[in-house]
Amino acid sequence: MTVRAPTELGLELAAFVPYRLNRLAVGVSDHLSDIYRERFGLDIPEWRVMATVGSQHGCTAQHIAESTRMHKTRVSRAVAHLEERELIERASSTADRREREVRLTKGGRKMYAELVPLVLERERELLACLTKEQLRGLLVGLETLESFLGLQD
Amino acid sequence: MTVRAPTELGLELAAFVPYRLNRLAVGVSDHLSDIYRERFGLDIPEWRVMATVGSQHGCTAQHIAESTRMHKTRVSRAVAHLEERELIERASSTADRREREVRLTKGGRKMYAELVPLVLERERELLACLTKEQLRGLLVGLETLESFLGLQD
DNA sequence: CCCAAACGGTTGCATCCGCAACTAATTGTG
DNA sequence: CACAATTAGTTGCGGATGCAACCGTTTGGG
Repeated sequence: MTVRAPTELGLELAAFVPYRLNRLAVGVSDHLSDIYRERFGLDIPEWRVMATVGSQHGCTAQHIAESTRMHKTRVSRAVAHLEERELIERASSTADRREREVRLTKGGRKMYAELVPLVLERERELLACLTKEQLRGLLVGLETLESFLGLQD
Repeated sequence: MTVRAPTELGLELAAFVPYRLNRLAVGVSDHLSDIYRERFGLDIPEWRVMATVGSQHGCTAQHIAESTRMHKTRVSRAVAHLEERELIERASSTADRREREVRLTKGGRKMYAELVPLVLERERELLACLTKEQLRGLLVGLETLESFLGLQD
C-alpha cells in the first residue's frame, strides 16, 4: 500500500498521479481494444460512436461529441466511416435542417448486441482484481475528481 | 456516492470505467498542460522527456521510452526537438557506442527547476479535492489495477 | 422584417504518431 | 574468428487528429 511521499527535490514520474492515470487509461484501453479492433474492425472513435448511438434511440453528432468529449471533427469522420460500412445511417428528418439524426442500421444493432456484452465482460474481468472495498474507493475517487474537473454529465 | 449498477441491456458510456478513466486522464492532462505548454512551450512528449531526464543523472532514450511508455520514435523526436532548443544534450560517451547519454543542459536544469514545483503544486491542488480517505482509496485502486495490468515499474 | 451572430456539421491543411524498414554497433554461437 | 541475431536509435510513409475556415440553416435584436 505505497501512498508515496512526494519528493521535494525532483519529480518521480512513476509516482505522479497525472502520469499514472494516463498510463492506466492507455493500458485499460489497449486491453479493451482487442475486442472492438480485432474482432469488429472498429477504432476508438468508431467504437465510442457505436456505444453512444447504440444506447440511445437516435441522436445528433453534436450530442455524440458532448457525450464522448471527442472533437466534432473526430466524430464527423468516425460517423462517415460507420455510414460507409452501413453500421449507422443518417436522416435529416428533424425540424432543424442543420442537424442529422444518427441511428444504428439493422447491421449496426446486430454488431452492438454482440459487442456490448463482450466489452462489459472485459470491464468486469478487469475490476475483478479489486476487492469490493477497493472498487468502491476507486469509484468514489474517480467521481470526486470528475466532479472537481467538471467532467461528468 | 453513486457506484452504478451496470445496465443489463446496453452500455452507459458515462458509467463505463475504461471510458471514465480515459476522460479523467485527458482532463487531468489538460489541466497540467497549461503549465508546460503555455508557460514553457513543451508538448506532452517533450514534457515527459524533461521530467524523466531531469530526475536522473543522464539516461538513454531507451530508458526514457520504457519509463514513460512512449514509443521509441516519439521519444526520438521529442529528444531531437529538445536538443534543438538546447534544453538537453547528448553525449556518446558510454562504453556502448550505439547509445547516447541524454542529459539536461544548464538551461534545461533551469527550466526543470522552475517547472517541477509548479507541476507538483498543480497535482496537489487537484488531489486536494479528495479527503485523505478518498485519496488513499484512489491510490490503492490505481496500484492494484496497475499491478493487474503489469504496468508499474 | 432583415441582417448579423450563432450553430450543426464538413473539409483543407499542417502536424503528430506508430509501423516498418533502415543504419550502426554489439553480442552470442559455431 | 566470422557471421547471424539483437539492440539503440533514426527516418520515410500513411493514417489520424485538431484547428481554422467554411457552408447552409436558424435565431435574435433593432
